[in-house]
Order: sequence, then C-alpha cells, then structure tokens
Amino acid sequence: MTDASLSKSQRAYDWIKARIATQEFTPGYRLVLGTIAKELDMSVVPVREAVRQLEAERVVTFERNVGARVAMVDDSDYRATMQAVSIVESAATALASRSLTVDDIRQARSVNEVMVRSLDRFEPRTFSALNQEFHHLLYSRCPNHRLVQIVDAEWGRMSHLRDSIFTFVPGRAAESVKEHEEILVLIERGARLEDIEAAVRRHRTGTLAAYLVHEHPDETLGLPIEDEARL
Amino acid sequence: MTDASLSKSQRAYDWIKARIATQEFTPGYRLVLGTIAKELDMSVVPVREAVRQLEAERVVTFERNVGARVAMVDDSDYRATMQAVSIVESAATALASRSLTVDDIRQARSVNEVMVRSLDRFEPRTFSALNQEFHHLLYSRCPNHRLVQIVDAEWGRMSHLRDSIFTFVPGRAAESVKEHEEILVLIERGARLEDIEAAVRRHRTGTLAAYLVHEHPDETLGLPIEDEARL
DNA sequence: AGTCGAGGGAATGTATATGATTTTCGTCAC
DNA sequence: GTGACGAAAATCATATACATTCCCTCGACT
Repeated sequence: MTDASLSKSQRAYDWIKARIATQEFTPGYRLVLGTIAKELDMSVVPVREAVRQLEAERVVTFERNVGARVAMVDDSDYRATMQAVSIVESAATALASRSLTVDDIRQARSVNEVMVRSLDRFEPRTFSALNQEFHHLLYSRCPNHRLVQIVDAEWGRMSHLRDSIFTFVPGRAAESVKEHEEILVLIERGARLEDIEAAVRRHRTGTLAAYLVHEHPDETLGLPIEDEARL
Repeated sequence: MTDASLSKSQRAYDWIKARIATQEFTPGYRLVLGTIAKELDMSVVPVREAVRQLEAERVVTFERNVGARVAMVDDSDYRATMQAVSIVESAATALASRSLTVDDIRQARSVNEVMVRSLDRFEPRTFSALNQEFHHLLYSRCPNHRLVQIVDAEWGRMSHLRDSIFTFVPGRAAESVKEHEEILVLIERGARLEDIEAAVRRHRTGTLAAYLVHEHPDETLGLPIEDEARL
C-alpha cells in the first residue's frame, strides 16, 4: 500500500494522476471505475470521487451515465490556457517582485544559467521543467495567493496533458533564456510593476506566438496580429 | 421533486448552492451529509459528491473525517479574489472588445443608464447585480473562453458568499457609472487593447481600493501605495 | 438500409457496516 | 465545591456490497 494514512479516495486520486503524468493514461483514455477499483483493491465509491475531483480540475472529462476519460487538449484549449497563464503569471510576477530576496534572484539566475548550458544537448522535457522552475521562483512569492493558485493549476494541467511547447519550437529556447535575464534585471532594478508585468507577458506571449507560427501559420488568437502583439 | 431528469447528486448540488445563495446557509454553517440526505430523501453518497464538487469550487471547505462547512471569506481572501478578477477581467474585456457588436454596446450602455437612474434610491444588491451584468456583457464575448470561465467562477463565488462591495462603500457607485461610460467610449473608438485593459483594471482596482480605505485604512494589498495604484 | 428490441457493461444510488472525532459524563484530585 | 482528566457514547464521515438504472451495441425483423 502506498500510504495507509491517506483516505482511499485520496489514494485513488494520486494513483490516477500519477498514471496521467507518466503518460500511461493518455488523453482520451477511458477511466473505468470498476477496473480501477479492483486494481486498487477498494470499492468504486472512492474511485468515483477521485475521478470527479479530477473533473473539477479539468484533467478528465466526465459524461453522465457514461464515464470519464482523460481530457483531450485541442489547440484552441491549449492556446487559451497559455494565454490565460501569460496574463495571470505576469501580474503575479510583478506583484511578487517586491517580495523577492537577493537569494531568490540568485537562485533564479542560477536556474537560468543551467538552462543556457543545456542549450547544446537540448532536451525539451528537461528544459521545460527548468523553465517552469525559473518562473515559479519569480511568481510564487506573490502576496496574492489566489493568483499563484490559478497559475499553478493551469500550468500543471498543461504539463500533465501535453508535451512541452519547446518540443514543437526548440528554436525559441535561446531567445527565451535571454529574456529571462532581462526580466531578472528589471526586478533587481526595482522597475515599475507595470514594466515588469509587460516584460513577462511579452516573454510568454512570444513563446506562444512562436508555437502558433510554427504549427498553425494561418491562425491567430482570434485577433488581428497587431492587436495580438500589444496584449 | 424539483426535476426528475437530473441526477440526485446534481439535485443535491443545486439545492445546497441555492441555500448558500439565499443566505440560508451562511459562511461557517456546518453541512451534515446525513441530515441533507434525509431532507432530500436520498442516500448520503450523492450528497457527499455534491459537497465535494462545491469544495472544488471553493464554496465550501472540507476536513477529512469531520465534514464540510460553508467557506468563510476573510478580508484577505476577498481582496485577493477581487484583485485576481480585476486582472483577468480587464484582459478578457480588452480581448472581447473587437468582437462586440454595436448592439452589445447599446445593451451595456442601457444597463449603465439604469444604474445611473438607480443612484437616487440606492440598493446595494440591485446595483451590484446590474454592475455584474454590465461587465459580463463586455467580457463574455472574449474569444478566449478560459478567461471568461475564470472570471465567472471567481465573481460567482464572491456574490454567493459575500455582500456586494457597494454595501460597504455606496459612495463609490456614482464614480463607477461614470467610468463605465468611459470604458464604453474607449471600446467604441477601437482604442488600443492595452488602453482598454488598463482602463478596466483601474476601474476595478479603484472600487476595491475604495473598500479598503473605508474598511481597513491601515492596510494595503501588500505593497506600497504607489505600486498599488500602478497595477 | 433503417428501426426496434434484447442484452451486456458500466455508472448511479441504497442500505449497512466500520472507523474516526467530538462531546458528554463520571470520577478523582485539589 | 471546583477543575481536570479519562472513558464511554453519540455523531458523523468513510467504505463496502448489493440493487437499480441507464446507455450503447449488436442482431433480428420490416
């Protein structure tokens, strides 16, 4: 048993989520309550509860009297989520900037330096993990805890369900680490919050735009390009 | 029976949520599964599921082996949520602006005019409902559906759990409707998205700040005032 | 080919047992 | 008499097994 101190529904939750994270359950996979229950040696009720929790997180989709399957993330979903992240995370980073210690900055810079060095033997998954770590260091100190929660939730969902954006656009990596350093400098200088926010949003929007251009050259986020760039 | 076509857990969900909305269940109220189950003439399982859905929406808090109670919204929670709304909604409104029809604008303006006329016999609840309607008209057309979901969720939670902000600061109402008109003009003119976003955010931040000054003159959102104003 | 109906599989719901937590109450020390 | 500690009981969440209901599939019949 994984941990007897956890409730069964919690164990079921962790178990399912782990399978999704390791791609053992890929998007579209049918989650059958009875099967999972037998596998975990429990009745269906805790499993059902776990599944509905995951539904609330939008990690699985659920249909009445039919069942659950691992959520599909189509492009429009992906773009929408990433744009939402860019908006909320940039605000959170700006709000966090005044609470960052010199040690926080040092840590973030050291992560970014690892990213720079990793550009040679480029590994999208590793790079993405480092990228997430870098950004998390910068926004997680945000005094508005709710903003942090929103960013973590949205980001987490994507990393479970989708490959890293750098899998599709490895060329963006070099530009990305350069912008990271610029953001760090802005924070160190105590730049205006709106400038920090704008810089982070441009950085994130740029990465997303690189993906869009590469994968879907004909589409935008639903707006003329010139507007796109401004937001 | 309310509606036989709904699942029991759905009925339980609606029933509980309605009670919270009508203040019959006030924050802190203990939700006892068995009692609710008997009241609704069903077993505890659907009730339990409904409660956990509400937990996922952060409308109730849940403690293992103890039970659920209607969530308390303390000031810091309230401020954090409202700040998050101001950030996301302003972005959503800007992104929606290009999709608004002249009829949408006309409708919004007419709602705002009702608000203006209601300033004489001021009713915080009614005014707040109109306010929500006004803003919803402007952001709900946002092509990024996720942003709309986030705003709706956060806003909905507050209106269930808390009295309108205008209950505390009725004096803000007049200023508010004036800013609404300014926002409408910006949208009509096809102003830059960043300007629309900034205007909406200032508007919302201003309302929140009015509340803070009134209720807690000594506190800020965790930042020096000058930074506060900028974001 | 299209519709109706039977059957299997899986989700939903009930009744009941189990287990954890909180409260109550009685006893003992001060 | 008052306060504190501990045990027992009540309360309620958690989990199981079983029953029911629903949806989908597949095959027969028109």
